[in-house]
Amino acid sequence: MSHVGYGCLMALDRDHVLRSAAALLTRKSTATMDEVARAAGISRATLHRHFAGRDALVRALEALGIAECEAALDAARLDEGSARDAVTRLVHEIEPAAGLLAFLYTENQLFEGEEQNEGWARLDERITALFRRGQESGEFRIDLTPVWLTEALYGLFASGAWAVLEGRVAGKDFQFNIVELLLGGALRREES
Amino acid sequence: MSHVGYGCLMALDRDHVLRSAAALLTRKSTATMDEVARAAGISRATLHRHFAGRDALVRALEALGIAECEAALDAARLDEGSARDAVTRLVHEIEPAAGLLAFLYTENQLFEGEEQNEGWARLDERITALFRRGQESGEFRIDLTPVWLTEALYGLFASGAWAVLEGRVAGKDFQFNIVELLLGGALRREES
DNA sequence: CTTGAATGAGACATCAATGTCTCATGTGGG
DNA sequence: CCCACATGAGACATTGATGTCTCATTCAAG
Repeated sequence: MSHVGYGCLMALDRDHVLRSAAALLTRKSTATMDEVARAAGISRATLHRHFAGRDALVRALEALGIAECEAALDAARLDEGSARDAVTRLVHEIEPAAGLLAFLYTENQLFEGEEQNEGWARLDERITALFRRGQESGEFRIDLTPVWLTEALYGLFASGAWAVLEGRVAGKDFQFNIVELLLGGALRREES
Repeated sequence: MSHVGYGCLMALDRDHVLRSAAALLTRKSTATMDEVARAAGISRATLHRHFAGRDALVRALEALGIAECEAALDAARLDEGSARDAVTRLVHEIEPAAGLLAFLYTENQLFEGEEQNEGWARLDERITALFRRGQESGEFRIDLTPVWLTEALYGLFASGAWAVLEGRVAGKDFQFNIVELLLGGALRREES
């Protein structure tokens, strides 16, 4: 009775499949189930044994993306230290998931139905709270709303991930580029 | 013989169809040809008389987006005055096309084949040159590459357009939000 | 009125992706 | 060795979108 239900390898495989699918769909969001299976090194039949269908796969990717984001927010300790440093830690922690985030960000199919994962709202709330904290502490300007700053951060994640993917910018500059642009902007500082 | 080939109304209709399709596909990028036709107030048969197929429609949208962007760049007179003001004019001029741009930005199908419209390279070059000019004039910081600033601007266009579409930010703040974040960043200025 | 063009509605075949099924294979544990 | 299970390969039907066709209708110009 050591093999009740799913064996111990399936859990590992499932995660591997999920990450392969994330990597592939980030580059080609219209990839076939067959292509996803090949990218993971398994057959289409096995892929269907893990995920009932394409919809289930996308939902699982959504859950993975949300989970990784929440883990990143936890690791970044958003309510410690200056808001500026917290944003820096946030971008650093979330970088490994940026590609997956960019894919999910463009799957507007996920947000049009009645059934949308409440995880996004939780993430939005936490990030928005960080920007609000920065405004209240006097670090951030108050003429840009926390909601917009959050949306802008998502957009910069997506463009940053794609720019790295296409080789337009170096991967090692990902965090620096996003943090510096989001916080400091393109203008030269007059102060030293 | 006044009606040789296509009548005079088809040109107007074609443009109207194109803009309806842009508006719809911005919200739902997987919309059916039938949905696109309904959104334009015409039948699927007529839609096919304008555009041979979905691929042709997307290509036409791509051409429209590029044309509108180039017109916006012309109108913004990127090489006049300060680079900062030029960026402001650029965002202002490109705002009406932001939704279409956001849609095309996520159609990675357009960029994976050998045949990619060279219009994008022209646009990239002109915007990149603007940021480079700002750096050389001392207005912009030099530790963020012009290429990244261009990519970031695209990302901010997309997130700005979607945020307005979903009602998360007010449409009247579109230009202000993007320009202020891109140029000034989220940090409060010490100077002044 | 007459005519030609554009259109809308719908029928139809096609095609690609999907979902489901069976069966042979291999593999690891008992 | 034997067996249970996961897998790969492939066949098959289904589904939804697509592309093409016909035909009746409308509409405007002559």
